[in-house]
Amino acid sequence: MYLVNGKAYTCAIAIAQDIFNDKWKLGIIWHLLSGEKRYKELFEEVCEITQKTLTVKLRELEEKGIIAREAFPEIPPKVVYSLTPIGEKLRPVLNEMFDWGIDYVTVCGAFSEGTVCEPKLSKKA
Amino acid sequence: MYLVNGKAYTCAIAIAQDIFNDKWKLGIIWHLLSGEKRYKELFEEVCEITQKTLTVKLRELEEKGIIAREAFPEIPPKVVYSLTPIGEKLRPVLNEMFDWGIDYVTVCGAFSEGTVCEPKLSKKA
DNA sequence: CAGGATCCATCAAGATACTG
DNA sequence: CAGTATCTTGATGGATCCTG
Repeated sequence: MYLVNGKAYTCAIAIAQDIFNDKWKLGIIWHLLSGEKRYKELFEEVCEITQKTLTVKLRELEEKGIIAREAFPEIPPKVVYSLTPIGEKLRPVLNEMFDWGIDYVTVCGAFSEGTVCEPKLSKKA
Repeated sequence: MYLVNGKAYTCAIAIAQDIFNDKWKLGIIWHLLSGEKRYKELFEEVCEITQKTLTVKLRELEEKGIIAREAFPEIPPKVVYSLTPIGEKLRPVLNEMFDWGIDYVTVCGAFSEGTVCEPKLSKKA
């Protein structure tokens, strides 16, 4: 049995599922894997997300200890988001998921013209 | 650019995210990784799921080519679900996710008494 | 046994406008 | 620049009952 902030789980998969069960968090982390990013950079790189949703998701990830937020007391403001150690440990998960996505397109989809927005990542942990 | 049933993606992660962005699919696949299962077995093993939801999720996974459904013309009925090749390829994703879940509990949670419902899986692909 | 059929509550997320 | 504040909606999933 696993306890994570007051909630009991009988399956480690359910813990990850519970955290990442939404449309955006994995994408945000995927972009942070290539290095820390400012709010605006994330807003531009994570396709189609709205400011409100980005803010909400960043707060949730911070609260769960997966990303860190650093605000610089400047005008104009500057806020930088980065992965915590446990957040960084998602790298192999995302890499496997990326590979599976490619496999899935190969089997059930098609490749087409047009640029992709994959960040360039090192595969090493 | 990736095309998957009429939808365009610029990121392979988004493909996986789009498919598994719900409360149940990954858990169902996790249980199918230990072997094919009947409807009733899944209903009992996937904690807390309702019959309707299980049916809906199985249909969605079948439609996306990730699981296969085989119905035996018997009375009482017998239906067996199993992973397709591309579904089986989710094994490394789920294994990494499982490991991360354990890491996350180690850092941000606690282990406790009580049995877990993890299926016993081989780590090999 | 393996669903199907309804009805319903909730909530994530989009759109839009505003601010320290 | 990095957010807030409202308003609104579509879909997910829960509850319950029914059936080939």
